[in-house]
Amino acid sequence: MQRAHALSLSLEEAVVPQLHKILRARIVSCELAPGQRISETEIASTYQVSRQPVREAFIKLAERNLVSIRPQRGTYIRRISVPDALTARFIREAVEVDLVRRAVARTSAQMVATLDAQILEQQQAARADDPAAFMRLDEAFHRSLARFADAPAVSEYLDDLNVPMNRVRSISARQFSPEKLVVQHAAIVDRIRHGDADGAEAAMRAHLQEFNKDLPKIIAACPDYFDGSEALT
Amino acid sequence: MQRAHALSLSLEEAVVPQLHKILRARIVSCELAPGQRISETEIASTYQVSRQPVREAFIKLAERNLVSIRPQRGTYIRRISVPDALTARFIREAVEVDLVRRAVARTSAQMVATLDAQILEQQQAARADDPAAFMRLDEAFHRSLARFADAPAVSEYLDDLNVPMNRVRSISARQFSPEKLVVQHAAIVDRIRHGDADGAEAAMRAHLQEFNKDLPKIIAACPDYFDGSEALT
DNA sequence: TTTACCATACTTCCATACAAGTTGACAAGT
DNA sequence: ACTTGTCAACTTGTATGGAAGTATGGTAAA
Repeated sequence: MQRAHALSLSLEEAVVPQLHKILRARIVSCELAPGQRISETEIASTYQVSRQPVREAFIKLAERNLVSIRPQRGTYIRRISVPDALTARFIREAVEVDLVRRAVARTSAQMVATLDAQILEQQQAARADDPAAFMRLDEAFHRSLARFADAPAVSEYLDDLNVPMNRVRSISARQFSPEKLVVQHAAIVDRIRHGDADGAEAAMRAHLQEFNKDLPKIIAACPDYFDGSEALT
Repeated sequence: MQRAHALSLSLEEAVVPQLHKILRARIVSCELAPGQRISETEIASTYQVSRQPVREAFIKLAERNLVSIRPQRGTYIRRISVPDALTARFIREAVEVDLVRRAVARTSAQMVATLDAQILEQQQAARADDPAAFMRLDEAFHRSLARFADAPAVSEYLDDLNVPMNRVRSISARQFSPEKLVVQHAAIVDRIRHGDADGAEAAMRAHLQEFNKDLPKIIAACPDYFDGSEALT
């Protein structure tokens, strides 16, 4: 082993998981641009490791459709598949509607108080214009809903599902104000507070369908980051 | 390259995808038993390839939670995680309920006729006691619903999700008669026929909740195939 | 008989070498 | 100007050797 001055890679732990995590983050945040080519040797020399662990990290990324390995040609950051993003949103809507209805059925003062507090934090992050913090809070909010619906493990599945949506949102983070999303979250909590399951469902659907409205604008802004955008007809 | 008499491996195509597919099928069908240990060298010699492609196939399987790679210890076929199976079922219920309501909203004579025909096929497979054929038809049925709900891509996501459930079902295939499932499918189609969205939702939920009733029996029959079965409390 | 220890035979992880295919530049011929 | 062939510099795929850690079984001591 001769990784002299590795770039933020621990020599203690296994290399592959570290690389996987780093590259995944760089892809989701679009620091590595969709369509961009990356090669095993290039990444290997960047992090001062051999090709093999890089290759294995690539395989894991390919398994989740984040890169496309084309033998003898190269490895490319996958463009965001519009059909995939739409499908993910669809599934997420179905699941989150079920979750929020279950939350209403289990409503409690403590639940409402927790959610109210989260809304407050979101308002602050939105006013402070801190998109990264807001994204974290947004995820925490939906995770809380799953917990209050007595199905906490569901949010982990949703995390996987959200990858294509999150890629879109990292692009749009500075194009759209999160204020609107906070209002929508507040509307959902309000319906929960009143024990109004149908209203909560409607608010949740409206919230998630916002994505469909924003997506065309983002595609128009940077069309070469996307694939299959004709599916928007 | 010196794979002398490879075991059903083409020398033309890349080895890794072939191995991945073969091993995946052997795991889902429980031919490779949960908990069983497999090693790179063992599989490599079986298929007359070197260790590296086997290792890379293992990585892909590990990414989908089908095997567990424990460094310096060995690689094991993952036991079926009961919490994961329950979560998958939960999500599937939420999504399929949404799908069936959408199907009702789009109901047509042609749709009902197609579904009726599928029910008939299922009855025949059930009477013929052909579990493999029945599983195919069952999947086709749910895929048709997605198509009629105008969201065909959703069923591909569900396929991934269904892996843990399908592993359970390969075990139980000969323990439970599929007749009951056909009746439930027929009930769903019947509600669609009458344009009864609430009834269709109820029938679908009842159908999928059947899994929760069967699961404890299957766990009791072969407990060492499962993990986290205390989550059933 | 039981327990502690140690050698040995495993396992996966990583580095390296080579094989095989793709791409692009560039020169020769039409 | 255009086509075509060749070659060099890439790419990923596979094979193999060694490093580091773990399980196992035997042996010796209590």
